[in-house]
Amino acid sequence: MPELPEVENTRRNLVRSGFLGATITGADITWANTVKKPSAAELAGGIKGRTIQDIQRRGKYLIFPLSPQPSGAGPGTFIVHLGMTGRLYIQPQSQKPHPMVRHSFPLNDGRELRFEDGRKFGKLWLVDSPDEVLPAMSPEPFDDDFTVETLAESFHGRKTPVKALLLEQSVACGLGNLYADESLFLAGIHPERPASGLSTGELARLRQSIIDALTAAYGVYDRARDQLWPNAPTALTTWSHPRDEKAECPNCQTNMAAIRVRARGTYFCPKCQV
DNA sequence: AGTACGTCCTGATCGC
DNA sequence: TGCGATCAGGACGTAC
Repeated sequence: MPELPEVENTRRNLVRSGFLGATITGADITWANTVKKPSAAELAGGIKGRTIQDIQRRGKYLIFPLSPQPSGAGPGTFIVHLGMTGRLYIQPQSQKPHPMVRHSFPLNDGRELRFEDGRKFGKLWLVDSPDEVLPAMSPEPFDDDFTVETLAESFHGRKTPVKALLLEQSVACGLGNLYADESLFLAGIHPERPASGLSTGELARLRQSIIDALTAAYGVYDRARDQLWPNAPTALTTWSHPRDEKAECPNCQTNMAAIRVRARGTYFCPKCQV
């Protein structure tokens, strides 16, 4: 599932594709429920003729500032959330689309922006400003203002399992199920610990582990991109999610435990994570 | 306010 | 071999 590193990787791949400055010449929306604002028909009409001016990311959201429409509509913002299975990429219009491509946006250079989304959990918006769409989110984990104090404030008085809290974008934006587990593994913290029970020292470790887990993923994606790695993964295998039936903790060789926290698959080392 | 659960989706996998 | 049942989860809505 796309989390912060995957969304950022998508952004960088789009930048590398030379997509900036292209003009969108149409829209083929085959699953209207994906379009959250305005209607699918309004989005299709409103995006036509606009030029992509930039590609930004906030949390797991991809943000495309657009030029004004020649017909008169003012500047707009195209926003995409990849959901669980969403992928966004550029391909030649002549290339046969993957069967799970739900929407395509032809460009004036013979190529096409394609949104592939098997489970249809992705979301699209076309609005004046990102403020209309983006929920309250924590500082970006790589920014200086993602501090222990900020984290402590979010955790204060919350008895909910720390794993569940890490999935809230207002607490640690960009984390999803995989990197939440990975962060807790690196920090040596049990996923079911009540959040408010963590010590300041544990919060400091957790903050650094979040950054470390995301940094490691960035490295893999950057190397894949730089080397044009043909089989670059779309999601990472990590220490905590080895996807191996007989997984052992890489630190102590204890068998990793699989439980469910808030109906989410959760993996951890019962010996190292306390 | 904090907490917990249901909902949307369908490809992949499982069990009989 | 086939086919129905189950699983997976990001973010939001709803209920207590």
